[in-house]
Amino acid sequence: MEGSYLRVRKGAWTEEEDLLLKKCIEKYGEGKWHQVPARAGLNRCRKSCRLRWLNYLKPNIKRGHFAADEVDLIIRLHNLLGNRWSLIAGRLPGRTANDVKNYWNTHLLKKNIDTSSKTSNPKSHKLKPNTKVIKPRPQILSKRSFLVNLDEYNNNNNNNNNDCAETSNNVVLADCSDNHDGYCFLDHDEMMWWENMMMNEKEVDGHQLQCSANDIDQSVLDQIMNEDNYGKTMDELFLDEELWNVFNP
DNA sequence: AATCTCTTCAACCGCCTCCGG
DNA sequence: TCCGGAGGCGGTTGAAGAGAT
Repeated sequence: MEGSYLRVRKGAWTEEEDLLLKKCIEKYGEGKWHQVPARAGLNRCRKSCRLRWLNYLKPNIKRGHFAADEVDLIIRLHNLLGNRWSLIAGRLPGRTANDVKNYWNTHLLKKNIDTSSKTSNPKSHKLKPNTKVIKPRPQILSKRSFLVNLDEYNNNNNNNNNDCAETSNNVVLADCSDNHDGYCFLDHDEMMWWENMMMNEKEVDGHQLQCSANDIDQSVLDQIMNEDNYGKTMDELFLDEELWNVFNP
């Protein structure tokens, strides 16, 4: 166990410890957490220091009740991402992953269980207990794979496309010139994740309308397929501010 | 007023991934 | 290519406070 040989302090942090940690981060900056306990003069392990800073001491951390729009966003993103608390928190300014996780576990999880056995949900807190969660993986975006996802994949399900062929285990093989062996591998989950990402629910005259990937125009696709995005992971793209604004104008 | 039960959330634990040697 | 250390994450725990009896 890390730090056990040093008998580091555990449990609640004191004001004095907070002050030492704060001064240390202000002086040396974030990162290099293994050096923080020594630099700050704290008898705490690196992980404890990091957690205390990220969840409590960091400036601009928002405390108190979650606003209705924050709750809505948490629900939507949880439907999309599952328990990817850090990613969800990344879209909620001032909220930490721990906050979001705690809020979900204490408020929304219970509500989710309750509503799954009832027919009526409050519209503003609509939960989808049966939604299949598509988790983004640290896969690199390539122009070819993205275009196959959105356009060629669906076509391929309905006819014979020379560029693509579906295998028995739901993996799409696509002609992919930037891959060393000429093929890239795209599975249904990945495709669905991108489609969910591009799915916007709009309320018009009291009706919930869904805008699918097919409705998104070329200028939006061009923005996603910006060369700057090549080589980024799905998680990085999800947290990209410009891309986020594309999906949530 | 005392005790019990429930709720909240800060903090810990263990695992995974990444990166440098 | 392998290995070890550091960073990061999600699951879980338990202390403290609030509410019920």
